[in-house]
Amino acid sequence: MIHTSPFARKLGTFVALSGEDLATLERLHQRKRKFTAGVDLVHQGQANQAAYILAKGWVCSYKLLPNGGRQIIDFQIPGDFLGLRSVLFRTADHNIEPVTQIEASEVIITDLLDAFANTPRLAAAVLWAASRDEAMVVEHLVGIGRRNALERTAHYLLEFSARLMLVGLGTKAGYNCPLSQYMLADALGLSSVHVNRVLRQLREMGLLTFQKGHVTIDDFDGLVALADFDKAYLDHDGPLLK
Amino acid sequence: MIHTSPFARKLGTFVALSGEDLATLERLHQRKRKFTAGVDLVHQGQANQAAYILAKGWVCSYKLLPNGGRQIIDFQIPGDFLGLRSVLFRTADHNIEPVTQIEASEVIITDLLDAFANTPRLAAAVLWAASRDEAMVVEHLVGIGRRNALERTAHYLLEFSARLMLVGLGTKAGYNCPLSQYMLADALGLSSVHVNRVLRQLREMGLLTFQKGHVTIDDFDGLVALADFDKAYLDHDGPLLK
DNA sequence: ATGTTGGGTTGATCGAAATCAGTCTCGTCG
DNA sequence: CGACGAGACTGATTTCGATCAACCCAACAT
Repeated sequence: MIHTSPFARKLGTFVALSGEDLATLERLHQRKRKFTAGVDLVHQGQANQAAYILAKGWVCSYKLLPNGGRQIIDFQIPGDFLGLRSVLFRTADHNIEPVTQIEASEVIITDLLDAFANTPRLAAAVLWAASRDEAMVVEHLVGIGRRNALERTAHYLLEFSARLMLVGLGTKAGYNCPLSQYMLADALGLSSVHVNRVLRQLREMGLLTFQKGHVTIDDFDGLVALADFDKAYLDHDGPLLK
Repeated sequence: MIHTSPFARKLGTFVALSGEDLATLERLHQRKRKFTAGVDLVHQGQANQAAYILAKGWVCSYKLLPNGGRQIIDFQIPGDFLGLRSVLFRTADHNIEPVTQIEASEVIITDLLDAFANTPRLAAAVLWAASRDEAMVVEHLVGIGRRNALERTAHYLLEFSARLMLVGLGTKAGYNCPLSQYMLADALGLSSVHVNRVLRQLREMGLLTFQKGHVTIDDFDGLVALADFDKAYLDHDGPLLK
C-alpha cells in the first residue's frame, strides 16, 4: 500500500480493489501533465475538455457572476477527478483553476469506460467517488444556506482535514493548506475581511490555527461540536464493498 | 409526442429517442405508487431505498440541522428522478418529502441497468439528466453564496419556469407552484418573513406575481436581467444527440 | 358558531456580515 | 536598493436580512 497514488488510495477506501484493479488503475495514469497556478484549465462555456485525475497540488472550480463576485464550488485535492462533468456535458459550466502548481494525469474517457468493462468493482468505486463529490457540494450548500460564518468555516476546514487524511496528506493534528483568505471567502460566500475575523476567532477560541499555509487543529472535538461535523458523508470504516 | 410521460419528454430534449427507446422507457413505469403530502419518503440515515420517477406532484429533498433549521437542497417536479443517489450510496444523506400528493413509478435499479444495456442512447440521456441535476445544485449554491435575496428569489423562480416548460407544465407566462413561503425560505436560505417581502417587491416592480399557488411572470426579460438568468444549464435547442 | 391552525402580511428592532478605508509585512522584480 | 503588489490584518460605519411580535384570513374541526 505504500506507493499507491492518492486516487487509488481514495478508491480503495470505498471498494476493496484487487491487484488487477490496481494495475488497471495505474494504466489510466499515463499521460502526466503539469499546470501552473492561476491559469485556468477550463473556461466557463468552453467545449469538450479532457478529464484529469489530480496527483499533486490543489485546484478550484468556480463560477463568475456579472456583478464581479465569484463563487467557488469546490476545491479538488490529490486523488480527485477534474472536469468529469465538463466532459459529460459537452460544455463546461464553470471554470477550473489550479491554486498551486499541479500535476494531473489526463484520462481519456474511452479508456475509463474500457476499464469499467473489465473491472466492475472499479466502476463502482468511481461512481461512488462521483457520488461523494456531489454529497460534498450538497453539504456546502447546507453550510452556506443555514450555518453562520463561524460554524461554516469550521465545518469547511474540517472537511478538508477528513479528505486529506483519506489520501495521506494530513493528520488529526493538521494539514498544509495553500488557500488564501480571499479564496476561502469566495468558497464560503463571505468577504475576505470577515474570513480573517472568523479565523482569528477560531484561533482565540483555541480550536484551530490557520497561518502560513498550514492549518493546525488545536481542539478536534471542540471543532466537531461547533461545526456539527458528521464525517459520514466522506468517510467509511473500511471499504463498503469487500 | 402527445401522450408521453414527463420523464420521456424531458429525456427527449437531451437525446433523440427512438420508438424502441420510448417503449423501454414505458416499461420502467410499471409499479405506480401514490404518496401523501408531508410524509417523508426517505429519512436521513435510512438504508437502501428504492428509486422513483416522479409522474405527478412536487417533492423536496432537504437536510435538517441540529440548530432547528433546515436547508432544502432541491425540489423535484414531474419527470425527475427521486432518490437515485440514496440508492448508489447505500444510505440516504438527506430526507425526501412530497410537497403535494404525488404519483411516482418505482424503478428497480437492475431494470434500469438492463435498459441501459439494450438502449445506450437511453443511458446517455439518463446520465445527462443526472448531470443536469447536479448543475442545478451548483447553480443553487452560487445563488445562495453570492446573490442577494431579490436576485436569488427571481433566479430560483425562473429556474422553475424553465424546468416546468420542459415537461409541459408551464408557459412563459407562468406556472402553478404549490410551495409555501416557508418552503421557499428554506430553499433560498432566507427567513419566511423576508421571502414575503421579496415577493412583494418583485410584484411591485412589475416582474412577477406569486399568489394562491400560481406564479405569473409579468416581465420575463426584466426578471432574466435582474437574476442574471442563463438557462443554458437547463435547456438546449433540440436534442444534443441526434 | 366557535375555536384552532397554517399560511400570508406587516411594522419595529436587532445583529451578523459587508463595505470602506486604511496599515503592515514580506516577497520579488526592475 | 527602492518600488510595488499580494495577502494578512484592523477599525468604523452601513446594510441586508433575521428576529420578534403582531394581525388577518380561510379552511377545518369541535
